[in-house]
Amino acid sequence: MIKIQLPDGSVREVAKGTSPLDIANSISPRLAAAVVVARVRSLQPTSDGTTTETPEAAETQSEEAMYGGAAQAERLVDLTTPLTEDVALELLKETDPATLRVVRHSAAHVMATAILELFPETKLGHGPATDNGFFYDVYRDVAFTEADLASIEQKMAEVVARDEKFVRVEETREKGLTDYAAQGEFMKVHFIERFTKSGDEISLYKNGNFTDFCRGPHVPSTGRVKAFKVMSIAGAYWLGDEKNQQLQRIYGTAFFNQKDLDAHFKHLEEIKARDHRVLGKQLDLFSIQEVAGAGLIFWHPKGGLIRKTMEDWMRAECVRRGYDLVVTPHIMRRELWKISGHEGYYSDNMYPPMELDDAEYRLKPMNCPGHILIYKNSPKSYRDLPVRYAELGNVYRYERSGTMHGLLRVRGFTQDDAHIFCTPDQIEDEVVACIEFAQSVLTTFGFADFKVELSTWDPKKPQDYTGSADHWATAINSLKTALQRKNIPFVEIAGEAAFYGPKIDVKLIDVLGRLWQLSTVQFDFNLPARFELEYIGEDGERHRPVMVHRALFGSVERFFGVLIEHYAGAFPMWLAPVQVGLVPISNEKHLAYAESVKARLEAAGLRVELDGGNGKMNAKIRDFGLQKFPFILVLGDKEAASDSVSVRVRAKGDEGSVTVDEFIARAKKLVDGHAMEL
RNA sequence: GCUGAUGUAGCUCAGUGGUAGAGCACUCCCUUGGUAAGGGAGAGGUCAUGGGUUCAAGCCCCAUCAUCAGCUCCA
Repeated sequence: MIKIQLPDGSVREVAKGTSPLDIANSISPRLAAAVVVARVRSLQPTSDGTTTETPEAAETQSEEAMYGGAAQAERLVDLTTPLTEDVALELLKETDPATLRVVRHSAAHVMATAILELFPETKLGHGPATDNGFFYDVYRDVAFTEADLASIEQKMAEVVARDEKFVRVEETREKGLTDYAAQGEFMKVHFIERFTKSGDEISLYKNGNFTDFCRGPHVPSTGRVKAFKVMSIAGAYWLGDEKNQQLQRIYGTAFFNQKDLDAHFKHLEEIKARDHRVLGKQLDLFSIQEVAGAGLIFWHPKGGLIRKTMEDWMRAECVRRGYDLVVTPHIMRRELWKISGHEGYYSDNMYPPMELDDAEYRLKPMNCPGHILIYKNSPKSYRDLPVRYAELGNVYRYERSGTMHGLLRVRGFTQDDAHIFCTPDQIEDEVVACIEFAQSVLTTFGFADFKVELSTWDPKKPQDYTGSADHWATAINSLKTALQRKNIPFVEIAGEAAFYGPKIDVKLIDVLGRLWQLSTVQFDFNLPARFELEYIGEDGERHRPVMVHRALFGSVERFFGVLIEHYAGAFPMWLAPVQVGLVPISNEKHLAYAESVKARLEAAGLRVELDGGNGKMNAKIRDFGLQKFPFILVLGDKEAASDSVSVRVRAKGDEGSVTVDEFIARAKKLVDGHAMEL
């Protein structure tokens, strides 16, 4: 007999080998019908902490795994799994979020079943659940077409209708290998060889005639995959390495019911409606022009105005926080990039040299060497430190052709870049100040949440980095200490550092819960050495300063793109390029009054647009509304007679009339306070 | 860079080998109105670019450029 502890604390004694489904049935048949999988936690001290890795576990890192999820003592199992020891048992129904990944993983099996029935020559890679659905990587000589996807989806419906049971089978590794080899399933052979070792039993899941090497768990039968959709197809490299064969990755999504699936599509539409590329066009904020080249941004007047507002704020904030503003050239002699190490470590991302007179020049991909030259231009005393140089610097980086994406990934961009030169004992304070500054950027622009990553080097690949192991350890340690001092939780990621030092990346979370990489604080002991930077210490001796690189918007372009999506184009007052739209009810009678109101608002520093066209006021209101102006003021006889304006507030509607002065006071308060709401 | 798709008027899109289309936007005319589309007329296109096939190409073929979905790589 074994003991089963249920979530309410009650304990049942059952025969060894009893399954979670048996227990569910013993509680109530309705529970048994509703339950999807079981979560068990051993109540016995485990002697072996071994876990079996599967392709799924190894190759798709869930958010939870990346950001420190629950302890791994818990695991999900099939309802039919015989229980063999004392466990705490939870029977998870469809309403439990954890079951969504299970049904999606099962949906991937259903899709693989359908694909093999329609296209038996296809070879299978792996098919995990993802945050938004699932995919299956497959190999086939011929590309799948849109029509193929539709027929796969149809066939999946048949597999679901057949309601085939998912059955877990264990067999020897050797049998699995020979069977798969015989079928030419070279990728499955690879996975078994990679994730299991000789002597292991491997687990397979069967439904109908389909068998897949898989750790599970799965829903009880294919009929439980009730709402699904085959979404799209794309290439994916075998084992994620671009030197390898490319596979066809078929994406789908699945839910327990049609309602959730519909909601998912609604969410996708919402994301699309917020797409900064779409809004950038609709609101006439920026463009990218084929004739000028990919990844190069044209800021239109309205986008430019928002940018100016962002930059003005940033510059003022830098000055307030003790930075000096500098400006450095866009092209500099190749020699400089050799000294800095960019020639060696960063060439792939740089535009090739251009020859001028007898020298070669390169476009700058970073601002640091320029700032270093300013530092170096005059001797520095310890009394001068920390020296903080800030610049909104335009940099150009070569990005491969398929990687560009609106404002978020471009070839020319502006970094709100700063370099802090300081003594080793000033580092921590400076890093802490940078983090505080970054937090203030996020809150000012209306982001509530963020995640922090500490990117360190990969000690196995020292050739990718400059500097000694000792230096790296010290640098990583100071960043860690700074984070700990601020009590900021972070995850450490090896191999993600810049070539010259480790970095703290702040990933902000937008209103839809998406993560964006923006702010970065990087530690650097290498460039000071390469440029032989010095300061005279209290002791009269020469010392080497250390350097902190930091960008808070990261890239002005990217930050702007994220802002557009975050606000869905409805900018808060202080950022809105046009803050007030004026609508005269009748041009003949009210245009003069509207023009006088416009003059007064503009004199108060507000950005105003007047629609003096001969359309109807309803149309004018609609046009301004689509432009997402914060306020629309309607001006007619009543207003003209009482020196007032009828106020229509974005997303709220008509709020009635106030005097012009009252409106100006309200508007200015919103602007000055950087208010998010109207 | 790789895989697949796409590129037609300012925007969103229809047009599968035989004289380039619609809606919105734009210009003009009528209308002068009370909180999200008043009516009419007009103008606007080397069908991404360059080759090719064909009596004939927006449409078929090849190349290039750009965009999109991913992969890979990154702020």
